[in-house]
Amino acid sequence: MSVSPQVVGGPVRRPDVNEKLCPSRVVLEHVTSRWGVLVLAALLERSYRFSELRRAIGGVSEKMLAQTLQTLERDGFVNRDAKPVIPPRVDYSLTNLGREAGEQVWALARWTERRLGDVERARSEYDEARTS
Amino acid sequence: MSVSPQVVGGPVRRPDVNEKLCPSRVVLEHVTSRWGVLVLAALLERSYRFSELRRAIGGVSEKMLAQTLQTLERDGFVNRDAKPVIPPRVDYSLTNLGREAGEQVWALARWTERRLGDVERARSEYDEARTS
DNA sequence: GTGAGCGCTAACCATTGGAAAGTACCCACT
DNA sequence: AGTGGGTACTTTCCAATGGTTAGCGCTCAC
Repeated sequence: MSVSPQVVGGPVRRPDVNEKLCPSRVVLEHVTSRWGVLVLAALLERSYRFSELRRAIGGVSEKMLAQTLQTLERDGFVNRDAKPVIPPRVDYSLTNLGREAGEQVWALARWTERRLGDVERARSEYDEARTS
Repeated sequence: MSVSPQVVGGPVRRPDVNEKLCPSRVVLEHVTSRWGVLVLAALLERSYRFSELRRAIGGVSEKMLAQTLQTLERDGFVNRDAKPVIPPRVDYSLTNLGREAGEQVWALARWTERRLGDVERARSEYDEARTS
């Protein structure tokens, strides 16, 4: 017999990223991590093989890509499908959960690209205000 | 006389966060940075003073909060309003640009809190699959 | 047979981030 | 009169994080 959540055990407050020790904070850090954002956004469009993804995302090292993918897989965002062939072939894709995250970071990435001009203008103003 | 953008100068491709050297990537890193996300999300709800914000966001050091706010101010996301009184009083709020970013990271933070249970379940499965 | 590609892992070092203390000023309390 | 606390930071130092490089075991193309 299973019981409904939070009937057993101590008081489990609802997650709050503003609390220092809340586990939701580390999940948020995984999806907003430097490479996590780009991996989720890329996989939203289609699935990729490891080194294909590495070429798609400029500047990732193999170590960081592997690490990022492992973290995202463990969190249930990414599916890893390793075909036992030679040479090895490993396909990465998003789970349903990962797709929800991917949609949001994808939107954020596109927004950033669109607004880059505004940011650069703001920076010029800021810098000029203190060099004079 | 001013000319329209990209008429003068070399070929300026449209921003792409997947390119190693694209400036949009560093902007994305600023908004998705560990403390940047939490600051933008907090300021979306209301404006805050420095140490009030520090208390609201559990675990930020003063150094990192100051640094994050300076970066976000320079990028044009945050307004800094320092009243010349003693003791010092500095209010931080979002610009229009910052509000657009804030809305997205706020949604991401709330989504993460809601989905925490799913992530924890995925992790248990993942971990169990390799300890056995 | 030599070089490239595959998907990683391990070792090493540079950069980043956090903890703690310093700063300069004022107010409230004892 | 002195002690402690609050304001908004900056500086210093050390630990943790991230990046670079090399290695591995295997296969195919040239």
